[in-house]
Amino acid sequence: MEPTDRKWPTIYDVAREAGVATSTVSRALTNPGRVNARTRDRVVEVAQRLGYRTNPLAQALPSGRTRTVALCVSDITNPHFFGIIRGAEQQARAAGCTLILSDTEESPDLEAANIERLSGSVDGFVIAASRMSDQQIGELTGRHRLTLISRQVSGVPSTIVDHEDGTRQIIEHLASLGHRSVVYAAGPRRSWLAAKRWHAIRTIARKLGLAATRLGPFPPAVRGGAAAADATLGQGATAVIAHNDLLAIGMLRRFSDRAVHVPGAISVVGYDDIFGADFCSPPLTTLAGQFDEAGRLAIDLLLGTRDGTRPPQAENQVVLPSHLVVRGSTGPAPS
Amino acid sequence: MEPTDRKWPTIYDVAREAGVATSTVSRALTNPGRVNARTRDRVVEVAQRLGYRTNPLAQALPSGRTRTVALCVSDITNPHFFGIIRGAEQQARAAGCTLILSDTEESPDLEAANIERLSGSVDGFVIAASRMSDQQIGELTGRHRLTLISRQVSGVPSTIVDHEDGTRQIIEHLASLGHRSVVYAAGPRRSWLAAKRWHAIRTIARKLGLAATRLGPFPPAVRGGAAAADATLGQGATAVIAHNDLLAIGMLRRFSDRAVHVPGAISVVGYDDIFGADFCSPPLTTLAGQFDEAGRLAIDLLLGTRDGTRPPQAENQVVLPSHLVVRGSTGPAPS
DNA sequence: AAATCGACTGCAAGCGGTTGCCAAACTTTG
DNA sequence: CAAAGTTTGGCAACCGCTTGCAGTCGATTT
Repeated sequence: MEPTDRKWPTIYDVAREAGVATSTVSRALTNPGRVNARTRDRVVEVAQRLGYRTNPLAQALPSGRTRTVALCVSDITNPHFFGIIRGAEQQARAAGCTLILSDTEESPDLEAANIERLSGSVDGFVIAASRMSDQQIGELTGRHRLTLISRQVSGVPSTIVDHEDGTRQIIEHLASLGHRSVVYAAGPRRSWLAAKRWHAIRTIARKLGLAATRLGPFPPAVRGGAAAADATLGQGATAVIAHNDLLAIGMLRRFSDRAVHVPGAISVVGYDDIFGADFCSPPLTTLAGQFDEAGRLAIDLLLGTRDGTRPPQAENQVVLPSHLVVRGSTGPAPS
Repeated sequence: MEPTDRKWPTIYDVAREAGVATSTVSRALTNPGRVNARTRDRVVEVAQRLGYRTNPLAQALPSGRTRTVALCVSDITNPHFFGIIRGAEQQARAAGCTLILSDTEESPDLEAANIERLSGSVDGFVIAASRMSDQQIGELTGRHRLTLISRQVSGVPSTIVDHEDGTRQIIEHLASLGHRSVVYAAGPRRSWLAAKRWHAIRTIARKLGLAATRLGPFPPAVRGGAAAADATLGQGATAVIAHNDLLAIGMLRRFSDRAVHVPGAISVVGYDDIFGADFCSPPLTTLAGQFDEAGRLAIDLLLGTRDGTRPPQAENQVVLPSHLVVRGSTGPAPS
């Protein structure tokens, strides 16, 4: 006796039992204003009694609305995405939608392939930290409904945490501690964020009269930290901004292994304020943002369910505030 | 011009273009042996040229097979689940299936509601660390196909990491360091694992001649650590086994805040070896298991795609090995 | 009282595939 | 060369729900 063999009642069963046509059942359940109140009550009562559940597939087939959205993340093991995933899941559920999760493993091709594969099963895509090129994304926009997180492409809705202003906060913080130069341990070549962050760092450092050097790229993971740390030491730098917290944590470990004192000899800053940033040693100074909110908003943008309390933004490109969390990994520049 | 307005070609388009019936197209694409090779090639070529993509909804409707599975986790922000999620996602994709993610936020009711809501859209459920009662799960089994992770219920397929043997490793380790008693900082009252772990701890401790005390329950999260740490100190214990690494890390922080030296004054052990267990301070001694493998296997069990290289187990209840990772948070008992 | 108008509800045609059954075409066999 | 057996491919009936169109019937208007 297989569980799946058991047949669920359909609107035909309900219709027969209630003595009406299936169309009436359908309308009573989805479009209540369209049928007489008494009829509706009877239909609802019968449906209830029979344990009727509308079949989402059959519902989606004629209408084309699957009430399902896909969330694509570039690396599911990166804690940075937790907040995004949770926020998206919550908001999707609140909107009566189901969330499909797709791990694209840092590969633009897998990303595109997954989207292709899932189109048809979903109403749209939220793509977090896409590794695809602007052009690829542009082409996709013509065929699918999509929203970006941590990425901006002209004409595509997106939510992003304010990394420009955040970078300013980071560099002002380092400058105020007396650092005269910064190193950026860069993320993947494909990463749009890495490019933007480097650009922001260079611009703002110049404005504040600091020198800026870029090293890398390094894999944005803990294991990338050793090489990044060694390269940084090779520069004789006093402060390093890591592409993200994973890399920063990896660097902290390497510095510790090499008996380089943080922040005494070198200050380290990360981005994202991920799980663990507060209890690594020393605790990491990092740029925090509301990523769960980014996930929620991205779903809203996708579904067009954004509440009216937020001011609309140009091109639906939302920028969320960021703030620097200063912890033990940054300190005065060595003299 | 909405992206979704663009119509995808259907088998009707392909059939017309190739000069065959839709049934032939369908067979050529899904049941290649059933049509002539030449016809098949032509159909495939036309489908290719038109950019035909089979509509998964339409395909699922008659067959009832959605090629989609749901993964329910009790708390999506708990890094413990990362491995499970990633493993499940990989295996599902390998089996040509799509993964739906459902966060049940530690609530048995939300868990049941989500399952009810998703039934009809999925072929089955993988439920990780279910908070439901054995009875609830038993009832569900009658209606849905499901597989459990980190939970055993008679008659339901499951994968679990060997916590009994793992607990033995933990207690032998503590005993070998000279500890004469252990405290268990328990997880949620609803947690099946918490009950099992306590049972294992008590049994094994008795066998080795150690005293065992249970404290709690505490929320299995970092924030639960402060209360757990304080309660443990109140017991004058020299070793504490936390319900999971999150709790353990929270305890480490509290001990640090209260200037209680770990492992000098007290040793701390966790379960799961989550992200962060290796870089908290001191690094955490914890029981590691292959949770990604648990996720993969659960999907296999669910879909019936388990490869034959593994020996079948009674009732399809797979137990994966665990091993203790000794780090800095455990040391000799204070004299 | 006849004509007009709404409010309900039913009919039936899809949505895009799958599949049992059957007939035509082709092969093999005696 | 006819009979029997195999392929091959088309017809049509679903899967369960939505929705445009039209018919029914009591209520309102003139």
